[in-house]
Amino acid sequence: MNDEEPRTGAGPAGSSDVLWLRDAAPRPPRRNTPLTLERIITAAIAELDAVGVERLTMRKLAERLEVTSTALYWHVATKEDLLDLALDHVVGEVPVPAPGPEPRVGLRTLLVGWRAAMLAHPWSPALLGRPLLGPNVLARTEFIQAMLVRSGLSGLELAAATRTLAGFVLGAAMADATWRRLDDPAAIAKVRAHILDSAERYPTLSTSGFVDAGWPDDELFVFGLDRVLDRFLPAS
Amino acid sequence: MNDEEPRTGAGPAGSSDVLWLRDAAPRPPRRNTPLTLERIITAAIAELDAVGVERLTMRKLAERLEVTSTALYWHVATKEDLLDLALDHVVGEVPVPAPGPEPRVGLRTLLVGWRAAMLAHPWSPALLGRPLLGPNVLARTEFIQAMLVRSGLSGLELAAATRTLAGFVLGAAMADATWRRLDDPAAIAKVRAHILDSAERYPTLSTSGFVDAGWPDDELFVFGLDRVLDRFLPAS
DNA sequence: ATATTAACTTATCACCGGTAAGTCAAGTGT
DNA sequence: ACACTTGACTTACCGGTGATAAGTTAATAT
Repeated sequence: MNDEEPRTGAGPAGSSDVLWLRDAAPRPPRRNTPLTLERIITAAIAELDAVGVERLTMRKLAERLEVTSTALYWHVATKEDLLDLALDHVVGEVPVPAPGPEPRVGLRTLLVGWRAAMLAHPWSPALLGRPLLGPNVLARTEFIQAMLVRSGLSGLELAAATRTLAGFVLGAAMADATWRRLDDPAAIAKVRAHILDSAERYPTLSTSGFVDAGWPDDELFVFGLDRVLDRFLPAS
Repeated sequence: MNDEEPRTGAGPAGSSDVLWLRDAAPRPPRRNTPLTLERIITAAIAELDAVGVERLTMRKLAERLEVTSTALYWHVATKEDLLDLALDHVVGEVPVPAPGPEPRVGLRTLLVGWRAAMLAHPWSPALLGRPLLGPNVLARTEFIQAMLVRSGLSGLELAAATRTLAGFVLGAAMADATWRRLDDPAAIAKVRAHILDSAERYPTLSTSGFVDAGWPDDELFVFGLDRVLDRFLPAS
């Protein structure tokens, strides 16, 4: 950006390169609100909400925090780490229900909330390809498995139920987020038109409806979730 | 790369800049196997299998094809498009079962194969955040819904079953791929140690086992899948 | 034989994540 | 009160990335 006569040192050392010609240092006051990992994560989530995961850059994020991009690297090792932190933070927005008398109710509440939190930040499901091992994720996983154990599951059933529920919720969140991001009605119409256009190749999709068949995805999710819970939790 | 005396024009016009000093043109023979979208996609998948989605660059891919990176842009508009094509190609590896007498069997076969194909290319589940609208995906979605319709589902049940099954399969594939990519036993041991270390925070996880509890994920997947199918398909 | 066009190439851009090294305010020990 | 350390930044810069512009040629159509 600055193409002229690069200074040898660094810092705001005045206007001249030579010591004797420099003007008295107009010290810029120290930052009143120092950078924090927490502040960075919050700003990152805001930036992600605004521009999406593809367009998040450390420079833009630093600009939002009124800092240089390299300052971020004091608090965070790499951009990937920051994304991990942001994802776990989103999961942290999911309230963990108080353990009630009926484990299924708490389970359902948590899973519905989990999906809702991810959909509130539509970029987050796309990050699910990375290991979910943050403290917030672990706390919620603990709750899920505790409810399953309290429902009487163990061994293979317990392991499979955990995996199935987690996979279902995260998969649904991902699919719904993708679908919503594609909210351009023209695009959806184009997909539908293409399916109807080659109806001989998609006989079922073209008649039974593919893209929304009229049901909101929230409804489809809880409908499916209840069925899955039906099959895994013994009637009590 | 070439730091010296950049030529004004382009092309392999000899060693000198001046016309009169150029040596007789040693014409490089034309490429025997011309680039094709198909070849690019195949090479991209090979490259993705080799280095993962994070380290795929158009230059490395071009190098693999013995072409310059810009040549790729003649066949493909953008890197994103290429990723979409690669993902759909992977889904295309899933064999669509012949429609047999029992729809549930075909459904099960397809879904098991779908997950297997994605796990064969561990980078693919991470791309599931983008719209699944390629021809191969649509053909398999058509099959899924056809089997569900033939099982007697319609309306909300049909829509919910489709979404639930798709979400479950893709979510499971993503989780399993992430887990397998983290195959470093030291890392897994570290996670387990951390959980056991703070056992008061994770009472259930530390006792019931969190990371593998001894069950291979293939087994967990089919176990869960069968349960989900149980609940959605009426006994026939 | 000539004109067109499909399929490349070189050169170059703006930008990105990350590093090295310098700077300074705020402690900290004495 | 004063040197010394260190946490928290800054400037400058690097190699590399996706993508574009413009030049060039082999194959094809006329």
